[in-house]
Amino acid sequence: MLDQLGSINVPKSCDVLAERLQQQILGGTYAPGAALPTERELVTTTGLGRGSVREALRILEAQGLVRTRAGRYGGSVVARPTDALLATHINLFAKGNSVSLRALVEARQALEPMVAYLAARNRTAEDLAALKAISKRIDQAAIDDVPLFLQENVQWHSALAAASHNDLLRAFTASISAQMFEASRLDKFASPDVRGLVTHAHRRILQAIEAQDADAARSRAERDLQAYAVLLEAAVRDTMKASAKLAARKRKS
Amino acid sequence: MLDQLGSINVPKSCDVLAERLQQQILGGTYAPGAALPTERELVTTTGLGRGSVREALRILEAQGLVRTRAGRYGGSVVARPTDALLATHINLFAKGNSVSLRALVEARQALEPMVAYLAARNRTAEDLAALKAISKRIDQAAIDDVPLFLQENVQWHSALAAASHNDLLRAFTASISAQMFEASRLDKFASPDVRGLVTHAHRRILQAIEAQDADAARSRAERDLQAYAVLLEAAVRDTMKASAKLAARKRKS
DNA sequence: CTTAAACTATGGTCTAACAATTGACATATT
DNA sequence: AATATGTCAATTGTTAGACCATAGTTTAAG
Repeated sequence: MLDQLGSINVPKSCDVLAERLQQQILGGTYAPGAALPTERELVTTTGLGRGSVREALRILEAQGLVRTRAGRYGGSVVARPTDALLATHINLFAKGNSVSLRALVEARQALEPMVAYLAARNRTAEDLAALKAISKRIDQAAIDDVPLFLQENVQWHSALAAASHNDLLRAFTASISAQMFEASRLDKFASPDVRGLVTHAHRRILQAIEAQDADAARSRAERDLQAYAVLLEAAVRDTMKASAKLAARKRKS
Repeated sequence: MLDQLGSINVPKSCDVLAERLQQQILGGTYAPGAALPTERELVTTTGLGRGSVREALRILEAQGLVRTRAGRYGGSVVARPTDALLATHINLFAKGNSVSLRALVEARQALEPMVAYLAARNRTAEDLAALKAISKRIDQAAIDDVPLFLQENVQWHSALAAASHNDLLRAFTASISAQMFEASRLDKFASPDVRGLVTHAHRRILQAIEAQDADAARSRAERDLQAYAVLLEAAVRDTMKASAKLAARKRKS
């Protein structure tokens, strides 16, 4: 007979419903902002129990496709996945797979030059003004307020990504910037030298963006990140050495 | 009085539980592969109802942090978010936000040169063998089997990303390749010219990777993608023109 | 030893009920 | 008339209980 039947997988009802609703949402049956049927309507139309319907809605919520509110005139409405949500998923992937700091830096080295290139080409006057304002705050904070400096640094990179007017690159870089922010806080990697390097690089990139010189913006971002990567590697080496020394001292006592 | 009270948000119990379990998983309380408590145990320890517990588990499942199986000795075990899952989330973000094909191409232009660079630097003998095997199949398919050609092309880019030994870049490029595969199927953008260009570019990049010449691999990937982007833009222009013509004819009749 | 049947802990699903939320509307108060 | 307050109703939030389906384990049969 037909032994060509691979292992058969019975899907859960909530997964089936979630997938079908997902297709309808992406297919345009429900536009962003439109209301999905109420839970009890879905119960009657699908024949499923309310628990399964709710589990399906939790899945869609985790995917950022719906937003559910309680109360009269509440319910589930179609939403667009936000940058922040994609960032958390990228973050979970990185943490769950123990992605190294080196890998993060490499990803940033890949993305940021293109972001700078596009920002120079596509920026609006508002983008430029925002970048200048943040640069000013960074220069201030670089002098003495290291936490603020790091925080504003994330803002700068976000603003740069926004100026590129590429939604995907914007979301990617936002996630990576946030993760490197965490890492730099833990490794306290923000010496005066590094701060000086960063502010200088920002100034030069910003000039290219103001002049809408895309190639210059790209190459400056490349060089900046190359230097940054070298510095970071040195810092990590130092940290390793220090912890090794600490371990040695521990063994002695 | 204190008017400094922002809008207060009461979280759902399932969200609270999901977040706490997520922290425990990422914090190492439950290692990958370890079993979470059973649903009924979670019910007793948390004081929540089983429905809420299950909704929390569906959220964690959507995040790729757990995998749930039925049956005796079943239950939820801790998992690592897979490339495929991150790809679907990136896909949802792109589709939900109507990310343009141009933006996808730009993202690929940003990522692929770095991937090629790292692949040349970090490849193993196995990586190289896999790439060669796929290249051979692509060359075969390029002659007459366009669908297979496109499919194997995705494989090639996946293998290249794997050779880079950077998990994050691997996941990013896998997602983007898959989405461009869809797009190229719909826009039937795979003329003999393009196929020739692609196979030629693969050959040159592969040579650089074999020689472990990272800089050459990067610059060749850059040039390849630049040419590809130009061709794609021309194809899109043609499609636009064609559909405009079609619309004009429709108006006449 | 091999095979099949019974066992059992677990997730999967449904029904039912009630609580909490929230916006609209009606009413009362100034 | 304007504003505050109360009431209502539809919807999600949450729990409880029951039963089914699944899948390893264990036992019994051959």
